[in-house]
Amino acid sequence: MSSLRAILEGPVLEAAPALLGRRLRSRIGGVITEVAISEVEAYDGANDPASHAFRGPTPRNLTMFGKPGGLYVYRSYGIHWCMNIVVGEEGRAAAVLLRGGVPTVGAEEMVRRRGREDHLTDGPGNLCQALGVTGEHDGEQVLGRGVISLRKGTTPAEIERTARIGISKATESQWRFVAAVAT
DNA sequence: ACGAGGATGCTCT
DNA sequence: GAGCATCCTCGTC
Repeated sequence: MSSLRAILEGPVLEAAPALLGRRLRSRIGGVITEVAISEVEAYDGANDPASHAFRGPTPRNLTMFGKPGGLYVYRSYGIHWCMNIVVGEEGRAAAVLLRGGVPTVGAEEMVRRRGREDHLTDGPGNLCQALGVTGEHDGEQVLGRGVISLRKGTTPAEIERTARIGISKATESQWRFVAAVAT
């Protein structure tokens, strides 16, 4: 079993499925919430027309060009926040979009933040809201014990691979990975 | 269960 | 000015 750091330093198509089952924890305002990651997508920088980094660095996507383990948070449709974990060598701008999880710690707080009791952490926007992740966390480092931290978990038995959701370019690439994960 | 449509504001052309 | 890596509500089946 590779270390989290080794996974994040490797190829994005290997890192994405390897993140399934691992935990993502936030500690915001002293409150801890955590999920087991169940749904991700790979984006491969300049090699991927669907990536925000396809046309090179801009103020928005700058975090993607940094070190692996960086948290790239962007605003989606003017309303929601979505987060990625930067993967691969610095400057490549590959990243894994976190699209869903299963609550493991702090479900009550997630209910409060979401304003409802169901669909707490399914979908990238909902996941960020449940964990309290916003644009101010863009650039945080998830390797280590910061505000947002990636942790070990249980490797899922089976992983489903499909096309990515909600994109109009590179729709043929099967770069979405989904699994039933243990809590 | 599933699909259509609107909200909403930033980013880049 | 167009186009979003989305989500919710309400309609229909």
